[in-house]
Amino acid sequence: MNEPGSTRKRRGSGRATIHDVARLAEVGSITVSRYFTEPGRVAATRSARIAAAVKQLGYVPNLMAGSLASSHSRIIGMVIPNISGPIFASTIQSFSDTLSRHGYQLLLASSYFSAKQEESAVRAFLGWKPAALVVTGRFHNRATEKLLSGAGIPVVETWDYDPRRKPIQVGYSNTAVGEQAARYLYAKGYRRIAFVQNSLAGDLSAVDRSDGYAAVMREHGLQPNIHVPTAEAPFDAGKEAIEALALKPARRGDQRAEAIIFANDNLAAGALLAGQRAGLEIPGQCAIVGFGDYPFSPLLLPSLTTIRPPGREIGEIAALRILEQLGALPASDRDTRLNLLACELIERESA
Amino acid sequence: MNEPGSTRKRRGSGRATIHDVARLAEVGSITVSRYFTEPGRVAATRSARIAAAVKQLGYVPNLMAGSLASSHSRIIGMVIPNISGPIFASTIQSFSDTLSRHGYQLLLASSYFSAKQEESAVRAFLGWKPAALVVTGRFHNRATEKLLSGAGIPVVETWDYDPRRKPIQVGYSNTAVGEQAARYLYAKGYRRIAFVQNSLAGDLSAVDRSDGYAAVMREHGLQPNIHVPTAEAPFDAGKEAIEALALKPARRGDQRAEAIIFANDNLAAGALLAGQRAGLEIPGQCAIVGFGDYPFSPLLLPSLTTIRPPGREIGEIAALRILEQLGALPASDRDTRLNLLACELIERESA
DNA sequence: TTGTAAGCGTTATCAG
DNA sequence: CTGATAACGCTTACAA
Repeated sequence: MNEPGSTRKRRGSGRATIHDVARLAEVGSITVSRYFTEPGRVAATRSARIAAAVKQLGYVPNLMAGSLASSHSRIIGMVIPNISGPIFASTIQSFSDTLSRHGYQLLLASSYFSAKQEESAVRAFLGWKPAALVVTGRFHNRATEKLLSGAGIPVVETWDYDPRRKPIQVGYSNTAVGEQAARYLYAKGYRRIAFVQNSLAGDLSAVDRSDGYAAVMREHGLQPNIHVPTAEAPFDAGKEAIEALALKPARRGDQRAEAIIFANDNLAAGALLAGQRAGLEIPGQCAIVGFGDYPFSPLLLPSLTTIRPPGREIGEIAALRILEQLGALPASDRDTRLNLLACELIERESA
Repeated sequence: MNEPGSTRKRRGSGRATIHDVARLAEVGSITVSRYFTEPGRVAATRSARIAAAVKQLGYVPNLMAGSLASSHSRIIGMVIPNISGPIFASTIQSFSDTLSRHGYQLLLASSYFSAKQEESAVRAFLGWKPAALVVTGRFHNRATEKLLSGAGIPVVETWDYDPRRKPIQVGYSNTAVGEQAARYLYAKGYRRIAFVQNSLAGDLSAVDRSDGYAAVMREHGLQPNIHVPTAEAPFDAGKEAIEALALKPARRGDQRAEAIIFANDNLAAGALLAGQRAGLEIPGQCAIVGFGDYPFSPLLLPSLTTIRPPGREIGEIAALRILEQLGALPASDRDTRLNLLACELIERESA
């Protein structure tokens, strides 16, 4: 007998399928499929009947079944070091928004700057047969590299741009950022300029920035001075650094730094507060430059001079590049911005 | 002849399937399936052969096909007002981390406090047949309510807790937060206490907070004074509010506020800076309480007294509740915390 | 423009 | 413990 709605099948979710809609609308199942994918190719009379049936049944197309049949999913995976930090949130936001505007969904996971966690996130994503994958930075372990290159889908690396690499990259050059900060301070007349690393070892982008800084120093015949704090909490690390560099240089012969570039604004903020508490005049006795332009940076006293990475743009452009690769972008929406973006130095009071 | 690897099929992604693995390992396909889902039920000899074949072929199980067949996906959708604000990021982070620890993936979308966008996000998620759905707040439009209740999957509402509602909720009471702030100031001796709303109309949780504030005021025979700023940018709105309430009360008869509760720390920070610039003594002439405990709040001068919502806990507990509902949580991992969480008042310098 | 048949890659079912 | 078979809900390929 198998009357719709009266028989109970053994498997399945129990929800309306394309066949239920077809039966109710008295059309073939494939016509219902076309109604969703190529509405223009379904006659108006049938469209109306289908629409009514869809509404009556509360039918929602099963995208998993669709993806399986067509081997095209509209899911895009993104691995980001962390979601809750001040840095990457705007990238996730703009990436997700741009995707959903085009009917794609974001699958998200975080790596905490760990190559191992990145690998397992990528591995987990791959099972969902995503249409594309986005990772952060250009440093991955071999297993991840292999997974990414073997996946046969577009892969975009964000937040880092190295002209020597082949994958699509959307980001900026951290080396250039380090240079930018150093040149800025040099032009202001500072000579004893130090750089404070992130105590978080996995943050290799900060190492690139210190490389850029060191290159500029040597270019001017100056000695680079890179300090690696031991404290884990960023505010504490910043405090430790400014004490070592500007308040009480430890080793004999060391001269106090006139200016310090910090790997990020958290470190810089910790240093700023500690410096003030110790009576250090900023920028008079020691200028400070951060990186990140975190929300609090303009609110500090003195407000923090820092370099602002284009987080929102990265997310948006990465999404557009992927959509282009997937052929999902109408020609009118094409975006002509470059993938190599610039960071803006925000001049405030601290340097 | 159809030899594996030599023939080109007409459909499919071209990647290794469970059948390829089965053929290479000389076992039935279903045994390969069991190897992944119930490893204990596959004999050791075969397990070894399967493992080798999996490795050789670089086989990754297609989770879409698996979900379709079993009608169980390991995807969980979350709709959050915004990703990049300081508020929700830690919830997303802890939610995602807890899920992935248990083999589930996070599908994310943002609503920007718009009921319409929330609806379309939920609708889009539903097509992926998620195992569960998380939404923010208890305010949804009728269509969303219908989608959620008709989905037949666990739904958790976060960031809000109203004992009168049936769905699982993990959050705190915004009314209680408003009361908490008002009582704190009252206990400190303040009487002319004002409340500044969020200029963002969709943020109904802020309205709950002002309700709580108003209740406490009336309880003490005091007149509530709720100010709704017109400026859109939060810092500007805060500035506008403190000018109206504490610097130059506009209407005749108005007395200056001795203390102001702000709907969030952004508003409070804007007010703090504007007040200082105008020579207002804080908290001497006007005390300020915020909400959110944003990262910059301890760094302001004076540092901001505020109420800290349990963002990280919300995400973690919501994930655990879902996993419990799905039967995916070993009894040992059961979590006994309540779903109604408390907010902590962080006493700093501004009040 | 519409329909039929045959998959997509996996798991539920049931029989060994 | 293992396997054959038939779904899962949809789309491709091809025919009408």
